Amino acid sequence: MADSEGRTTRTTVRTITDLARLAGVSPGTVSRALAGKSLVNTQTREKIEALAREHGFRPNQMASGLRRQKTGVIGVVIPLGHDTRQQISDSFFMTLLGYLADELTTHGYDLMLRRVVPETDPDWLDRFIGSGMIDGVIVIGQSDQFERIEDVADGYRAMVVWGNHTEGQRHCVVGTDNRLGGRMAAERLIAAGATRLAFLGDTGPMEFAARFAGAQDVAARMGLSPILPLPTHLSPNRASAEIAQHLAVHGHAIDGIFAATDTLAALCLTELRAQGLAVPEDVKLVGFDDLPVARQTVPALTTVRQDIAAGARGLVDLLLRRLAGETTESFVLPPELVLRETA
Amino acid sequence: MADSEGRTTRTTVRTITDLARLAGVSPGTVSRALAGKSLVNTQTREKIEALAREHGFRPNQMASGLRRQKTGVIGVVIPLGHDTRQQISDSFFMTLLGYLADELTTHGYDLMLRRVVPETDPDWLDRFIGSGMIDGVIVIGQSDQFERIEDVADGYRAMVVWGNHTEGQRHCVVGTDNRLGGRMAAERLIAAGATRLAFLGDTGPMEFAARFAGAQDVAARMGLSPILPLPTHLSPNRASAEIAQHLAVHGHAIDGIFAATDTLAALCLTELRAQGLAVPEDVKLVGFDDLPVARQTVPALTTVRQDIAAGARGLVDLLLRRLAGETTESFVLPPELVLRETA
DNA sequence: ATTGCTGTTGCAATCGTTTGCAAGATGATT
DNA sequence: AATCATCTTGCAAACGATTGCAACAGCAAT
Repeated sequence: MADSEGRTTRTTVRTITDLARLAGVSPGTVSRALAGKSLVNTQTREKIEALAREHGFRPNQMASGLRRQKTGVIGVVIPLGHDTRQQISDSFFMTLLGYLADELTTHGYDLMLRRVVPETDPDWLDRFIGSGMIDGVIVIGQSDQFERIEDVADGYRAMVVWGNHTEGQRHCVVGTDNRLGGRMAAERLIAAGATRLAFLGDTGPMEFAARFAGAQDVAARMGLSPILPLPTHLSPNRASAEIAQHLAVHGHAIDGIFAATDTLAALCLTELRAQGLAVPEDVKLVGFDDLPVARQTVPALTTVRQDIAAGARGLVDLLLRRLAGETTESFVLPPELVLRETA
Repeated sequence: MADSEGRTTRTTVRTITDLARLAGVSPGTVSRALAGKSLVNTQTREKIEALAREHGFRPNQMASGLRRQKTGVIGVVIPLGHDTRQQISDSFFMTLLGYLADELTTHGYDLMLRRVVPETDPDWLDRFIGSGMIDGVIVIGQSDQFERIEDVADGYRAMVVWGNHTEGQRHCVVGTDNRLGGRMAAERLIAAGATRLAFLGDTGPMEFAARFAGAQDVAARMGLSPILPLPTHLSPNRASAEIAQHLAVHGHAIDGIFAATDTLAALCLTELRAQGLAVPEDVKLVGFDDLPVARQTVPALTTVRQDIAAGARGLVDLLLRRLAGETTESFVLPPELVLRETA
C-alpha cells in the first residue's frame, strides 16, 4: 500500500472500527468474529482473522472490560506488617506468587500485584476491590488484618485468602494447618531429646501464633515448662542480629528451637555455629515451610513442609468457583514433617 | 436513610453519576472535584469528597483508563526458557520483582505480572503491549529473545529490559556488567590457586554467556586452558542430579568452578561435599548474585554481587522517563566481588 | 445600563468494544 | 407464489469517566 507521497504505509489499525473498514463489514461483526462467536459466516470470519493477524491487531482490553464488566485480571495483594521490607522478598511468599502466576495464566487470567502497608493505608482492601480493575482478589497472608478481611468478606464474594483457618470465620481461606504443624515440630524436638524449648519468630501474625500454640499444646501435654518466645523480625539483615542477641541471652538455657520459618531457621543455624553451639548435639532445631534452603544448610534442616503448589492451586480453584457463583468452604492443607539432620 | 420498608439502606453509589445526583451537581463536576482540579469551588469539592468517603466511592479505573488513554499499570513480564519452571521461582528474579513492586508503588503505578513461554507463544511481547492494559512494560531477562525485543523496541518506546548490554543494541537495558563480573570471578579463582576452571550453568542466555565470556577472557590472558562449560538447568530438582553427574565425570580434572548463579553454587557445594571434595582446598568456587543464601552456606560463598535494589530503581526510573518522552541510555551496574570462604 | 472579567458549572461528545434487536438474504416448504 | 425458518449482518445503545466548550452568575469598571 502506498500513500500520495509514494511511501509504503501499513495503514495503522488500532481499533475494531479500523479493521471493520478494511474488511468491509461493521464493527459489530468484527467483534463477533474475533470473539469466536458462532453467528459469523465462516468466510467472513477467516477474512477478518487474516486481516487482524496481518496488522497485529488486538482488541483493547480496557474498552472490552468496561463494556463486559469484567477484566480478566485477578488482584494479588500482600499486606505488609510494620516491618515493611519483610515479606515481599520472603522466599515463601515469592514461591507462592510464582505458582499463583502459573495457575492463573493457565486459566486465562492476568495477575495484578499490589503490596500494601495497612498501617498507613487502612483502606487498602476496599481500594483494590473498588478500583474496577480486577475480577477478584487473592490476599496473601492475613497479617494482623483479620477483622478488616472479615468485614470485607461480608459484602464481597470474589475473595480468597491465604492464611490460617479459625473456627467460624467468614472469609474463605486456604492454608496449612499451622497448629498441627506446630505440634509436629514440638513432638519431633522432644522425641529428639529436647526438653527446654523456644519458639523463634514473632507470635503476632495469625499463622505464627497458631504454630506457636500448637507447639505449646505439646509442651503442656508432656509436662514441660512453657515454650520461650524469641520474637524476631523476618528481614534477614535485622533477623541475624536479633537471633544472635537471643542466643547470647538464652542459648544455654534451651536445647530445642522451633523456628517460625526455614529462613529464620537457616539464619539461626549460622548464629548457633558462631556461638559454638553444636546442632543437633547441643540444640535441636526444626523449621517450617520446607523451602529449598532447608536442603542446603549444614546440617540439613528438619522442617515442617507446606505444599505451596497445592496451596496455589487451591486458591485459584476456589476463587474461580466463587466467581462462578458457588459458595465454597475453606481448604486446609495437611503439614508434613520432613526429617533431616537438625532434629 | 431508610427505604419504604424501614430498613436503613446505604444507597449504593457505584458511578460518578450516582454521586453527582446525591450531591446535586453534574457528573463533570464530580469528576473534576475527585481529580483535584482547581476549577471547582471549595465548598462543592468538600461536599463531594465527604459524600465519596461516606459511600466508599472510587471512580472506575477501567472507564477512566479508556477515556484518558492511560491505565496507571506497568506490565512486568518474565520470559521463561524451555525449562518452564525455571525462573519464576528463582530467587534472583523474585527478589528483583519484590523491589520493582516497591518502586512502582511508590510512583503510583500498579504492577501487572505475566509469565510467558516464548516457544509456545511467539507473539508474547506484542500481545502484552497491544492489550491496552498497560502504560509500559518491564521485561525481566532477555532469555533467548534478544531479536524479538529489538524488533519491538523500534516501534514501542515504553519498554525497559533487565539484561545484558550489547554494543549497539536498540532496546534500553538495565543490568550488571556481566562480562566484567565474569572476569572478576575468574581472577579470584586463579588468585586463590586454581588453574583448571569450569563454568557451571547454561551458556545460552545472554547474561550467562557474557559471564562465561568474561571468565574466558581471563583464562586466555593468563595462558590457561579453556574453561570447561558444564551446562545445567536452573530448577533445583533437576540441577542437583546434573551437577552430581558433572562432578562425577570432571570432578578431579578441575580445581575451580565459576557458577552462573548463587543458587547453582549452593547446590554445587552440597554435591561437592557428597563426593568428598573439600572446598576450598580441593576445589575453589565462586558464585554470582550475592543472594542471602551465599551468606548461609558452609563454607560461606565467595560471589559476585549484583545490586538488585539499584537495578529495580534504575528500571523504574528509566521507564518513567521514557513515558515522559525522554530518550534514555542503557544503565550498566558495576558488579562487586564479595570475598567469603569458598575462594 | 453596558461591557468585560473571573470563577464555577453543565452539556455533550468521546474513549473502543460488546450485544440486543431488527432487518435483510437465502433457501426450503407448502 | 406465498410463507416460514435459518443464517448473517448492521444499527445503535450501552459501559463509566473525562474534558473542551459554552453558559451563567457575580462583580467591577466604564
